[in-house]
Amino acid sequence: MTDVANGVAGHNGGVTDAPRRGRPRSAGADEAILTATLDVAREVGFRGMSMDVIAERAGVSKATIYRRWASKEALVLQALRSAINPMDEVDLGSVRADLVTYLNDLADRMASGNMTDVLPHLIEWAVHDEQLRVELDGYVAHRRQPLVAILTRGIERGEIRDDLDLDTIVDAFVGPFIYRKLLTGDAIDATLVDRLLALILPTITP
Amino acid sequence: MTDVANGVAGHNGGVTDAPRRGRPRSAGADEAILTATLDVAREVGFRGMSMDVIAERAGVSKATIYRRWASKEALVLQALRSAINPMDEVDLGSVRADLVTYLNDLADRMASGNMTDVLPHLIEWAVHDEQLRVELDGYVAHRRQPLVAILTRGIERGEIRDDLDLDTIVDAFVGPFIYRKLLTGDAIDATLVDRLLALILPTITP
Amino acid sequence: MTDVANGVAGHNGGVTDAPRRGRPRSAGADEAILTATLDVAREVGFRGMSMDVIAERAGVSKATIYRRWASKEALVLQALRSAINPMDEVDLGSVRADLVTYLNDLADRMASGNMTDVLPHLIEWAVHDEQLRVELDGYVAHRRQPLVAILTRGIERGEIRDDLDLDTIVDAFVGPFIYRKLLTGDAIDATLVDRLLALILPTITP
Amino acid sequence: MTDVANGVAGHNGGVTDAPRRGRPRSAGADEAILTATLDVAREVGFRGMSMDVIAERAGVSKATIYRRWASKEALVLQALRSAINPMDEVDLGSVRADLVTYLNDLADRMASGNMTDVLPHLIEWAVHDEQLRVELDGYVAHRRQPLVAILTRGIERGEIRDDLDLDTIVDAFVGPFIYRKLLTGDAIDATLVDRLLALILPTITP
DNA sequence: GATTAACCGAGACGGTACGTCACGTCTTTAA
DNA sequence: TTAAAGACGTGACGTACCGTCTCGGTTAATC
Repeated sequence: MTDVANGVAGHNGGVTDAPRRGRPRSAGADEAILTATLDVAREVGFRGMSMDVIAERAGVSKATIYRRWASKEALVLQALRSAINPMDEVDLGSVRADLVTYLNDLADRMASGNMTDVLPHLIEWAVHDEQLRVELDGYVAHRRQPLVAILTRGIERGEIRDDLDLDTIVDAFVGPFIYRKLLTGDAIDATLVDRLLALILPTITP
Repeated sequence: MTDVANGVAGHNGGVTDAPRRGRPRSAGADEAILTATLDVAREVGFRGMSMDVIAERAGVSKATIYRRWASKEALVLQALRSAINPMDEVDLGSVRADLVTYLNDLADRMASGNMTDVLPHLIEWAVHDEQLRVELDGYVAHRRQPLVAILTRGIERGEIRDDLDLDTIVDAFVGPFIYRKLLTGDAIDATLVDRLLALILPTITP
Repeated sequence: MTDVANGVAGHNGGVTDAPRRGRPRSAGADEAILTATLDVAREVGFRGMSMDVIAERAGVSKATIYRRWASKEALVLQALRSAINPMDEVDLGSVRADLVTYLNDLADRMASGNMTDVLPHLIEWAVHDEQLRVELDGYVAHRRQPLVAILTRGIERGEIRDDLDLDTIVDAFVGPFIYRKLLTGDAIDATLVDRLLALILPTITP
Repeated sequence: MTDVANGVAGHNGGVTDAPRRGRPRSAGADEAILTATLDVAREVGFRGMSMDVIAERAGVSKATIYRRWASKEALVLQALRSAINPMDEVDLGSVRADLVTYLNDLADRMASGNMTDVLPHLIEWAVHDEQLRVELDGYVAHRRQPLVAILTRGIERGEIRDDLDLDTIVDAFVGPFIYRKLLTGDAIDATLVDRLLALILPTITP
């Protein structure tokens, strides 16, 4: 993934390539900016937040921000990504156990809205920002991946029928989470996980 | 719900109360403005749309818009509501037939942009606009209602098990639609409907 | 003087021509509007005054105002004229006595700023409003007239030299009043009158 | 006089105080804006002129104008001041010669529009703008000063009686100029100067 | 130690949209 | 026909934010 594809201007991603000449970028600035971005977002919402305010809050000039991110959207995206912990692969030996673990983890994350409080804004921006669309797709795929892995292993082990569309199963599990989060506002908890499993597991096991 | 609670300035909502004095509001203006709003939104997105452009497109002055709606957000909300056709109740005698009909209808609506192209923006706004949140909740409930009715009838007829949580079933059906629409971008079509039914129907029938 | 030259739309000037059909114009409206105009002008200045406010204050609709006056300027001018008492002709037998009387009267009027508080606004408007220019010229001529009469009589009686330009004399008397009123802000009182007479009378008497 | 008292936002007045941080104000912008202001004023009058047009004409954004001047009025005042050439002191050895020179200079200036075309607007604004009032008073005093000097020298030399009020003499000379300019519209030329001198000089010389 | 190049903050810049206000006109119902 | 009420198109207002662009001043790595 290049910087351009990253929507990031001149970012290094932690890789130490040839040492640059001149004054190096301020070490703490990135973090200060990302933190300020999330803070401001929490306070006034993504809609009401301005680059000037973020810059001031981070104790940084606007130019410094734009030297590191190509746009407001890119900055916000980065800020959001920095707030996400990766979902761990799960392999407890049985599909049911793996699903219980994964889905409860997902439920916890969504309920405690770190990333997800901001998901609406992300989705909205992605509509008219192709770059963000790509990023968001990557995020979604990344999120689905452990679930896909669980189910694939299940098929291999014969725990899951192999005549079903895998994407549909994933959608049936994850869809309700998203739906509740974004639209109905209903609880996303262990109860939901149990009920979903009760609804879907019987069908997908041989 | 009052006009104030509606976020709308001086709107009447179709109720014919005491005949107003002075020059009445231009009859076609509301419609022209709402139409222009949706047109412009479709073309440049809600993010890129400006009140000046909407006014020009509607052949109306900005002042006229602000006389009728308190803000850009209120206008957009009204425009969206006006674009929604109510989902019909379905009762073909069997739960399976009803579900097939309802879900395919939903799939058609979601695939063909109208409301849903704008759903991301709606959701985003609702985060920081309580009134819009309420409106959106109403919309969601309205959308779920026919599905709830189908399942309730099914339980009464004994076609559906009565020991399952009804909300979870609805979520399992509708969630994947929303998830695909907003995040994965996967197709929302008859195939999805068939697969979802194959996944869930076996479990919920006795 | 026609209505057009008057800057007034449809005004009657007190002449009772053919009785009109339909509802007659509200009798008190003219006065109410003019009074409201002067009131508002005194409160917020001519610059800050709006037709809507005047209409509301007069208990009258804007249309009613525009039915009677062609423009804001025309209304204001009329309001100002209505506030002016005509200057009386003076003839006490001697030029000196006449001048003392006339100039002290003028000084009183200017000091107690009825018309004159508004003179700056009038002058400013007249720059780009030919109609108002004409009106204002008429007002100025009307104001000068008694002074011209005094001096003319003086010449006829031999009290005033006949080899001087009459306009210049008038200007030398009136100019300082205007100058002080509009620019220096110095007192306009009996002392000024005395000093001006002391300055100019010796020269213009044979 | 501070910037605030000046009605000007952040203006420096040529004083080189502590070196400012950040990007300095565009060097030519002030002049471009002032020039554009005067140009537009000449074309459409101060009444018909808009900030947008001035900004466009100056090749500058509206924000830049408002960064430098607090209001339209403040801008116009500055523009006017920038258009005024100071009146020179005159000392040709005799009061008569000095007066002829000064008054003809004044007549020329008043006849040829520059400042005086705008004097009505200035006066009008000063009614409701205390700052402008102060500025205008300064301008007036500045304008009177050479005339006062001429007369004072005349008194010292014994060319002018010392028992007359000096201000009244000045008013008698200058008043007619203002009166003609603002109200009567009569010519302001050498003839007027000659006649005024003929009217007043005999009295004020011993 | 001097040079040099990229960085830094501050903040001005041209644009563009915002929501408000006043003008003078127009369109209702009521008198 | 005129009245009050008030909506209408027009167009300017002054503000906010965008992303870019100077400034004078650091801060390293190179010479």
